[in-house]
Amino acid sequence: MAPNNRSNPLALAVLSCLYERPMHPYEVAQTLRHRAKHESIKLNYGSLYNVVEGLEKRGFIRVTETVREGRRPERTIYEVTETGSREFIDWLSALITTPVKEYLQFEAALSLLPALPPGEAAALLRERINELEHRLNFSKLTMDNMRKAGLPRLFGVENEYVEALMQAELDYVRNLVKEIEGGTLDGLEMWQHWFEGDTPRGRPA
Amino acid sequence: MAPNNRSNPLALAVLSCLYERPMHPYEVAQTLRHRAKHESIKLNYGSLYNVVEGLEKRGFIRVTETVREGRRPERTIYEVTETGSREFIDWLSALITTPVKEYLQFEAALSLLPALPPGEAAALLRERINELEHRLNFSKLTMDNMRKAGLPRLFGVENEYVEALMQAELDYVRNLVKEIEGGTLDGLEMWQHWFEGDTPRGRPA
DNA sequence: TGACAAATACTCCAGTCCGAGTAGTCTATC
DNA sequence: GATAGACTACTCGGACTGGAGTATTTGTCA
Repeated sequence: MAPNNRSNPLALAVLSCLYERPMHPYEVAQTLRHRAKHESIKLNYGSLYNVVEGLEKRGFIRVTETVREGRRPERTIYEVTETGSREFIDWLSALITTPVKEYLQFEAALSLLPALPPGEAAALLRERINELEHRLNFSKLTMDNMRKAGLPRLFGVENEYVEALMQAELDYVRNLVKEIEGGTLDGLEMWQHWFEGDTPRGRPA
Repeated sequence: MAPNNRSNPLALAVLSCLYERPMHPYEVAQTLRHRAKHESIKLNYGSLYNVVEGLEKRGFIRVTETVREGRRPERTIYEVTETGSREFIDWLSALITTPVKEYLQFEAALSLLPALPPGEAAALLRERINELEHRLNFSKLTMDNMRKAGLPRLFGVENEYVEALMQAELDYVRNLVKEIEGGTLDGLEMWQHWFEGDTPRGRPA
C-alpha cells in the first residue's frame, strides 16, 4: 500500500517540501504546482497520499497535528524527521551522481522501426521533427517569459536539460531521415527488399 | 488484471513478434532477448503474461493451439488477429510521430538541486560526468562489436539515439558545472547565501 | 553416473500507481 | 438568494508492475 524504496520521485519531492517546513499533503501538492515541479515530477493525488503513508511508515516523516476547520475534511500536517532529512539528501545526491536507465517510448519505437516500410518510416519521422520543432520553440518562449518575470536561471535548470535532450533528439531524427531518404543507412537495401512484392510479414531480424 | 490501453510498450513488442509468426509467450521473451530488445523495452514475466492476457481480451491476438511436450508446462501459442495487426501499426506510428513527455529521474533531481549547497552540487555533478563518460565509451564499444559481427546499423538505431541523448546530457552537465564553479549561473549568489551562516533550511523558492 | 547449474514455461500476489469521485466551502454574478 | 464554478482536502477501487517461486528437463563436468 505504500512505496518502500526509492522508486517514486514524488516521495523525494514531498521530502523536499517538508524539509523547508511542515505541511499537509494537499499543501505539498499546491507548493509543487506553484513551483512548476509537477512538470518534472509526476504528481497525482492517489500517489501523493500513498507516498506520504510510505514515508511515515519508514520513519522519514511524522504527524505533528491534525486540524479541522469547520466541517472541511481534516488536514494532517507532517514534518520531516532527522532520518528523513538524511534520506532526502542521500537520495537526491544519488540521483545526481548515478545515471539510471530510463525506458523511453521513442527508444522502443525505434527498436521496432524495421517493421514499417522505409518510406513510411521516413514520413512518420518527418512528422516528429515538426512536432519537436514546435515544442522546442514553445519551451524556449516559456523560459524567456520566466526570465522576464524575474525568475533566475537556477530555477530552470531542469527545463534547460530537457531542452538540450529535445535538441539532441531533433538533430538525431533529422539525420536519420536524411540517411533513409538518401540511401546511406547501412541495412537499408535489406529493409527495402522485405517490403517489395507484397511480403510485408515474416521477415527475420 | 490486464492492460487496456497503450501504456505498456511491452505489449507493442509482443505484437511485433506475433506479427512475424505465431509464438508462445516464453518464446516471445526469448526472441526479444536475443534481439536485445529488452534493453529498450522493459521485459519481465509478470508483465509479459499480463500483457498477453490483455491483448487477447481486446481481440488483438488469439490462441491457435496449446501443446504439451512430456510433462513440461503447457505452451499456449498465440497469433495476431487482423485488428491486432492494425493496432500494431497504428500504435507504432503514433509513437514515432508524437513525442510523449517522459518524467526522467535526473530531471527531477535537477529541479531540486537548489536544496544542496552549490559546491556540493558541483562535486556531485562531476561524479555524474565521470559515470556518463564511462557509459558512453562502453556503449560505443558495444556498438562497434555489433558492427564487426555483421549487424547492420539499421538494427542499432535505438542505441544510436540513446547515445545521442547521453552525449547531450554530458555536454549540458559539463557546462552547468562550469557555470556553477565559474560563478556565471544566474541566481548563484542567492543560492550561496542560503547556505552561509548555518541556515541550510527554510529557504523560499 | 550422479550431481548441480542452467534453461523452460509459466504462476502468484504483494506492492504500487492512477484518476475518477466526493463532499464540503468560498466567490462571483445575475 | 440561487446557481454556477472553482478550490480544498482527500478516498477508493481497480488496474498494473515486478520479482520471487515452482516444477520439469536438459546440459555438463568431474
